[in-house]
Amino acid sequence: MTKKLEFNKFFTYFVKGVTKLKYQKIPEATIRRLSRYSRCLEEMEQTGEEVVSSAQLAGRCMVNAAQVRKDLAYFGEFGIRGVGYYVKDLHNDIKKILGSNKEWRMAVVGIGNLGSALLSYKDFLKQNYKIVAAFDIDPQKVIGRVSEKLGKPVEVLHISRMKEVAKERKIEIGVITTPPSEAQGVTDLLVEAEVRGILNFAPTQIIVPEGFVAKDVFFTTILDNLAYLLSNN
Amino acid sequence: MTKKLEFNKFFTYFVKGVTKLKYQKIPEATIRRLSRYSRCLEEMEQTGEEVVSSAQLAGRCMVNAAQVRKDLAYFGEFGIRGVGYYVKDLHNDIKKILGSNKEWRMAVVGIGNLGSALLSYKDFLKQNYKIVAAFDIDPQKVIGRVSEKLGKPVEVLHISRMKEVAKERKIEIGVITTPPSEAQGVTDLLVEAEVRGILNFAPTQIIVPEGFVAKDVFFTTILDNLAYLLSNN
DNA sequence: GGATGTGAAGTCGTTCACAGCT
DNA sequence: AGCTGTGAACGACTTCACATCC
Repeated sequence: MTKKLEFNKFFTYFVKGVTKLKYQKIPEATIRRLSRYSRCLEEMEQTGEEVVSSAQLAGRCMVNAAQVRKDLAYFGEFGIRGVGYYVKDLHNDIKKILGSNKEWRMAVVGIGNLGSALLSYKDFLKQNYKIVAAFDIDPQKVIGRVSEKLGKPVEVLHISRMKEVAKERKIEIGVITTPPSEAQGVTDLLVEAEVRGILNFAPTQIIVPEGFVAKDVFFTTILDNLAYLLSNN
Repeated sequence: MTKKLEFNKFFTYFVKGVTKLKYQKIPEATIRRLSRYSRCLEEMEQTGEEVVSSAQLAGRCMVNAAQVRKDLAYFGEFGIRGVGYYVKDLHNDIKKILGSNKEWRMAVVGIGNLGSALLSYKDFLKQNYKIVAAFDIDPQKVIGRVSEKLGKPVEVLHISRMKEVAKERKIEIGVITTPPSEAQGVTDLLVEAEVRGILNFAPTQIIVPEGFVAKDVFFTTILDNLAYLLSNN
């Protein structure tokens, strides 16, 4: 239903057989909300709800109803006036928009506490995000503590094998859980291996070339944020 | 140094021994950047840099120089015209603003994979965030896997002891790492125990009363975001 | 009738540009 | 002379309000 082409500023795509044109950049906040809508719709699907209005969905996600409609409007028309949205269809459409309808294959680099945590934490991830490789500078040192927890253990490989293995296992997302001093080096390796998406847990700014995408998760930043709010409210 | 003014919402502030008044709401993005500045300043302090201009700091944090000055301006005047900022002083001032100059005592609730990961992950946290308690519904089941990794193990307690222990250990931040179905229940327990800050890893919306603060960390949302960017660039 | 889709208005955050100190 | 601090311009995102269509 929704077939998309495209890039940066201009952007064409299909919805229900109609080609639409947008020259609009989509706010990142919109994408985050889409993810939230997706989660809500999943719950609704499970409880058997078939139709939902923007107001209902908005209430559940704690946002404004117009916001829901605007967010969706960036990508096409998904509702029926006077009725609402079909839960199942909307859910599918949103998954297509986000690209979360496909399986994403990930590698974790840096198997210290956090890295091994993520390996064993995989039940927290949605089904479509799979960890299929683990790298470290010293694979020997860490094998014990990783494999103990996993039903199907992921073998820890030396980072020198990154490029080869990335290709072989079709890795698209690299997760950096090394100390900050190593983060840029690992990034460069991932870039060389053409792993286009990077999720960076190391508390330092990393730089990626055009065409690659990096997202940071800085626990410290989040905690500082909490600390600020607690200190000032 | 000196102070001024005005608008929106009240709040008082204390820097360099001077009480400041602001009636302005501070953007959350500003707080996040402050945290980033803080990290950079820490590095500079270590490498012995003494003075920094807004342009230099901005370059390092990849933001606009005017942005740096504006962010700081919400809280006072910290620089010297024609010179710049003293690294050490600015760092201290920012830590005071964020409230990250004090020690924050945290409890982790839900000692599954992620929870136990956080317990052992503590070296990733900055020094001033300390995990001083761990709770679960079934403390027996998890003792083994937690204590093995810790030099000084944190004993896992039954959640029924939350209120008592929170008071005793002066816990100010609760970290929720339970399955989503339990998240609101745990939140209510934390609220009852007067733990005012909540960091929620369970992928579901939780509701806290006035006066409490909750921040979400949804891995799925972040990954969906990456997936979107990878699919559309 | 009722809910969507959307221009227009409003709000919030960022960047510019320069006055004001040092 | 140089860099901060800040009003004003700008741009981005959100909300309103209503025309549109089922």
